[in-house]
Amino acid sequence: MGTARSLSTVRPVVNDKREAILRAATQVFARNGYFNSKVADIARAAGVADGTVYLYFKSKEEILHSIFDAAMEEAIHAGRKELEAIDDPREKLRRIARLHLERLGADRDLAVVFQVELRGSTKFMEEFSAAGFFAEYLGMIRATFEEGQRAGIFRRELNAKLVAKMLFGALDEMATNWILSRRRYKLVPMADEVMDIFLNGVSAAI
Amino acid sequence: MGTARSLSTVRPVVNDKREAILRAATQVFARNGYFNSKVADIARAAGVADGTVYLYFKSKEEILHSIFDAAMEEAIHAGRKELEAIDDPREKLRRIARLHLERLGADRDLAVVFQVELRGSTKFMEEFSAAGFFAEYLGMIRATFEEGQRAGIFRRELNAKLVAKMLFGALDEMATNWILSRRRYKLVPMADEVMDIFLNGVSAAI
DNA sequence: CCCGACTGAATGAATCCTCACTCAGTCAGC
DNA sequence: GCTGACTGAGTGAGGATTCATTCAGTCGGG
Repeated sequence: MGTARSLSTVRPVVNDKREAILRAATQVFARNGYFNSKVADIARAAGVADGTVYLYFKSKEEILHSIFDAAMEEAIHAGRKELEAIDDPREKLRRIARLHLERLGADRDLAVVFQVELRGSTKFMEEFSAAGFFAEYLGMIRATFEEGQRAGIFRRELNAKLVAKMLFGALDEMATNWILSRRRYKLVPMADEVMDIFLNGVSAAI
Repeated sequence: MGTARSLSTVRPVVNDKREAILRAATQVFARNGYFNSKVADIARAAGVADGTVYLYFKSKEEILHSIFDAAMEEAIHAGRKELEAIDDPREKLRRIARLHLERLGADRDLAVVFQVELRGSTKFMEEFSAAGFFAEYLGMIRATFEEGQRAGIFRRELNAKLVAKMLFGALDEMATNWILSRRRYKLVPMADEVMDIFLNGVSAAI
């Protein structure tokens, strides 16, 4: 009812329903886990009929993929842009760490899907790891670290790939622990604590 | 019925079948993921009929729990014993890291279950995280670190809990990455590389 | 303006397949 | 022959997906 401007009602910005379904699915997956979530639950949460879900997504699995793809694409894009402005590799890594935890800390449901639900199958892990988003992220950390090695800021004898994994793992664990914890603390400040130790560990002697 | 005599006869003395089922389940879960694994698959892999599985386990879920419990119990037990012999907190942490990766590196299927399948549901994560094994493990790292802080070996201003999570996260990521990687490299040596960086990061200035 | 034909997004009951789990039997050992 | 470990076909529930139907909205012609 109401003030429908027909210009926008023909194509409700396409996203309307699709977005609603994605958001609902994130919530439902986060609460019940992917395998225990019924498509009907998602539909109800989105205020939509069961069948409507299938007008926007081929299958339940595609919904999960879409959640991941959308969030990851945006994060990497935003990340790259922020980093352009920074020169010092140390500062870049600090920024990466903060962005990492900021993103996850900003949307608990999305964080749960990322930290828990997406890990629940080797198949998916392999897909998404191979598919590249994850590799791309690790590569970004690694490249930044190598930059710092070339500049003599970081110890040259360290294996950059291992270092990147290590940093990622540390941040990842902060996020996972934060999700599982009952106590509500701030996630973001931990980025700086982690980076303090990390940078101290990898920096070349002066 | 439960007469005194039958201490060990409730279950066959040497529990061949039970072990076989657990081993088979580990393999099947690792290959297909928990939710995509059929009990029938497990039975077949164990060389046993479907029904037999239910003579030893109450449900499919109980199988997963049993895999986790058995492996974790043994690991913690063995770990504690090894550590008793060591004094230097640094050395203790190094040993923990090595043990961590040795265990996972020794049985790829078990590692997959640990790194991937057990993470696949918040419910389980919370259970097992709360249930304590995981908390106990983190606590062990933390206590060792605090010991080092008291001894003046490690920087006193660091938050021991965060440090423990960080180390765990780093090791965890080494393991996960190793599992997902196609390339077959040795997992254990990474423990020392990680510890080099880590210890360098947390040690007090001399 | 209003009408009737038309469109296609949305619906949700019905379908249909997939398993986890059960239980009536079989069989081996004593 | 009895016991109890073992079997595996069968069952029933659950839940992803489908599709016949509805109906709000659009549009051209009068």
